Amino acid sequence: MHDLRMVREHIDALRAGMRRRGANDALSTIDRAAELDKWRRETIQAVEERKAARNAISQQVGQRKRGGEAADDLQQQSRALGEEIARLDQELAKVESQLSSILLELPNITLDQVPAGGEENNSVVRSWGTPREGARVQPHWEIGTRLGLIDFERGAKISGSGFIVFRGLGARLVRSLMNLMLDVHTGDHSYEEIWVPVVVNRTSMTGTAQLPKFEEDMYALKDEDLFLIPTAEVPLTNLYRDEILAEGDLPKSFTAYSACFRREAGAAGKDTRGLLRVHEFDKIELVRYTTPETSGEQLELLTGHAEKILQLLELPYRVVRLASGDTGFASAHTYDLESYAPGVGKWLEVSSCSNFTDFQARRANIRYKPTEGGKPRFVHTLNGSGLAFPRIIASLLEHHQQEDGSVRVPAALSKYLGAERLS
RNA sequence: GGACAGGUGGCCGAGUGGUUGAAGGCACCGGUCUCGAAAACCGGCAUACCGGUGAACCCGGUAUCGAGAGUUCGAAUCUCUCCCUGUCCGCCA
Repeated sequence: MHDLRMVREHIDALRAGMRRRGANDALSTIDRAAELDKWRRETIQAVEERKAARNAISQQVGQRKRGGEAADDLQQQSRALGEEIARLDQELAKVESQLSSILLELPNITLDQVPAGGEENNSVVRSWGTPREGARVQPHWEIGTRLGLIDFERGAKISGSGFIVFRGLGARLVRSLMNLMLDVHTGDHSYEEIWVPVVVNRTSMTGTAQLPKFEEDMYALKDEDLFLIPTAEVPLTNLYRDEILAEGDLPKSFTAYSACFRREAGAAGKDTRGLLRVHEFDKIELVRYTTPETSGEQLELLTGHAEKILQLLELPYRVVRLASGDTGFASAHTYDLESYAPGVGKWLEVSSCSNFTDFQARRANIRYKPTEGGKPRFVHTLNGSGLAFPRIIASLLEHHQQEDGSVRVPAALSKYLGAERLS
């Protein structure tokens, strides 16, 4: 969320930011916000003037009554003022709620190093490993089914398409990935491990900016105003909602495993086979809270932490800097990590690492008190997947597939899995 | 799910419908004292918004005592609804 002051004092920068994203529909709402803000300030002046008058009268009434005098005339005046105040306050409330909906639906402005334009302007900033030639590699759904690791049909029967049953060594593979990633992040990268609720309230969803704009993408509970999380980012970033941290406590870093739930409402018909796009999946998430001065370097650090997992899994990947128009709503700078899956012949997005600057912190009201004193400031929040399981499993099954149809398990993982080969 | 008891400033904790933004204490900041520190003493110490010249300082105003609505000239204080916390009971992995 942007500060209303952006609209008032830096409207050109705001407009430029929207244009760089290609969010041209936002330009007119910004103008609308500027008008509403002007009206709002005028009305505040009018209403506060009346409130001041009423307060003064009420004091006089009090004085008279204590002296045993009547004050009917003053009470009459005050009542009249009260009616005007009620009317103005009501209009004001309406305008302020319009203003806040506008602010809540404007995306973040991307940082300078993010190129303008859409997906076509994404750029690979580095890569690791060599993608394997895919001519003789089966897609993961065939391997997974053949080896008895994944039961797509029964998943669909129990829940619907896009819900996956892992079984036997496949189930153990999921558990192994969870343990490997959490151990690396808590041990080597010093994150605090958190276990989070996967059901959260509307305020939390609004804090991280899934709401109000993307409500149709969320699974919602029927009888209560609660949602299934699409990522552990939501509970982790809301951990310190409405709190003030000490600068000395920053950066704070958290990691959590969670199940994630996505309706994929806008993606019907895309990636329907296999593990590429599912409604429920597992993921390890990384979240960091930092000062504004350090969030840039902290994004590099966090991205490196996610990359480390891909290296341990011996999976070739590339790091892609997203162009402004492809960057998520709340993010100011995003790197996607893409792992190559030779069986399906695609680079799979297995992690998305973002610096949200103060965009989420302002919504969730997460601040810190500077060491040198002064008013609390908003923290910067960052997060990244470290990593998402289904596409990693797809990549593992395809990239490490052997001539004999079995799958080699990388050393870092076999320790957890208790097997060096899936066959 | 039922029955009680509560929700006040960074924390603890007073508060009779009328200078209560809110006593007192703790914490914190500045000062006196001290070789230095502690103790003691003195002083300061909420936030947001609107306005006053652009920034700073400052000044004026408005709002905020879990949230919202109501009663009243006037609400932390009275009424209603909701949320949360605690205790007990029931149910349950």
